[in-house]
Amino acid sequence: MTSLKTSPIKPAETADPTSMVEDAYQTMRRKILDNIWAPGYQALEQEIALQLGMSRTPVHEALMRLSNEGLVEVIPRRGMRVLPVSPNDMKEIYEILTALECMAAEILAGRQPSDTELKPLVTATKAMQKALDKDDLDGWAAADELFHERLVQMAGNKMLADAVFSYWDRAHRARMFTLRLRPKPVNSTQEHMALVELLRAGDAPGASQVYRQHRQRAGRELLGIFERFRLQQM
Amino acid sequence: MTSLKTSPIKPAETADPTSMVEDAYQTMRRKILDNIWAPGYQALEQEIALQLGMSRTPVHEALMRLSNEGLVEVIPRRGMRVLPVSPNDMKEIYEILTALECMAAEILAGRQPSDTELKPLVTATKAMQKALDKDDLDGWAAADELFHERLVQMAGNKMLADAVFSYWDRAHRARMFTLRLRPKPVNSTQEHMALVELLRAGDAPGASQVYRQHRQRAGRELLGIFERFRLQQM
DNA sequence: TTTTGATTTAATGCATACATTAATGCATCC
DNA sequence: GGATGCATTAATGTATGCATTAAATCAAAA
Repeated sequence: MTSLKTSPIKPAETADPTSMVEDAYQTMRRKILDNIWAPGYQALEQEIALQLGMSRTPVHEALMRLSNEGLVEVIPRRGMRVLPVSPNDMKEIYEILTALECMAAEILAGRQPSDTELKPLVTATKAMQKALDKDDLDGWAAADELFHERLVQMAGNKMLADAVFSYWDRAHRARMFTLRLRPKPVNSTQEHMALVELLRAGDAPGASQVYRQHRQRAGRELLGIFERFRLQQM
Repeated sequence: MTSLKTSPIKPAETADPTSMVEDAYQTMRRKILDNIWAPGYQALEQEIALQLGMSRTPVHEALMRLSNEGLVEVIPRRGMRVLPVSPNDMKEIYEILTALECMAAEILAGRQPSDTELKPLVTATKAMQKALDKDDLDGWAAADELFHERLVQMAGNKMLADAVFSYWDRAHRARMFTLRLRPKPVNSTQEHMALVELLRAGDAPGASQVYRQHRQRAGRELLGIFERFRLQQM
């Protein structure tokens, strides 16, 4: 009836990149993050399946995953619906990100990373400044994201990194939307540089502290914009 | 081809408790957490479907969910396998839990909870002490878990609470296993009481600090036991 | 005896079929 | 005219079928 084999097993291989579920997942995720499927967008499994040229089965599975990640909601007999992000969602997400990313900074600082290791962070920071000088806000956002991504990865906690990325996804649209509604992030470069210095110095509490203020301010700014524009969701 | 309705939608209802996917998920999750399906246990989708009296489809979906949560691995043509937790996994999990639960404590303290609100925590702490006096380690663990669960919920960040619970699940088996290998947690009661006092006083940094030490010590103890018993996984 | 290669076996991924059930529309009744 | 209830429609949950493809087996050769 059941088999219990204890023989060693080859480690989990990376998800087959050519599976249709993976395809459906990636495609839909991108549509949502890029606001092609805007919050509130609704569609039936069958329609999506047709669009993607596959049957309902892989679409259904991909939708389950997206709904676990909080990007969509599946409503019985109404199809899936792209979930808006409410101000309260943003607050919750930023609290979580603050906690997790501070921990990452702290772990990294505790490891006393070498200059070589820290180089990607410095590079990203320089790219931020360059983009800012050219008034290229999208470029700035990309470089900023890269900085944080590298930092989180360098902490060496895979699960933590995955969690952070997942929450980023949910806040992505709102961040992009508010990019041009925020004051120009003129201080970001020096803040990042300061953080790098603290990491290099191995000052874990300091790095954590700076990161926290960084994230909390970002969260406050975002929430402020929501309020100012009377956004109930986005 | 696609429909875009913007009409208001009734809020997401709680997952149909009688759906077979939910059933399969809950059943398998319990088997894993209770160590009935021990780490390394393998079974085919078809076998499980037979066991649960349903077809492969809902089993497959439930397995996807469990695999997202890190409890099982699905190996093509080998069926699912209950994932062991390695020492490194434990380290990662405890780092995440430390970050998230500290944040919860901090948020809660920042709200200056009333005595009434704090009562469940006090009750749980007393239950811990009572169980300890009777040498009832399982009772102690249950009360301890309740304390932490309530605290995390009281912080009011739903996403954060869900994340914490999910990581707890992954560490559950190891915690249960080491329960009797650890020194008796004689200080736990007063540590929890101290934490409650800091929450009551609205001392956010203090509460966070105490919680952090609490969790970090727990993590260290667990890791120590892994090492002492040469456990490569469990 | 060990290794290699072809053949067979079998488990899953995806497609399709079916059943259940909520929503919609229409007719009837108040 | 409005409301209530029944019939119809249709979308998802679940089951089943089929093709693909990896694993296992077995045979033959070195």
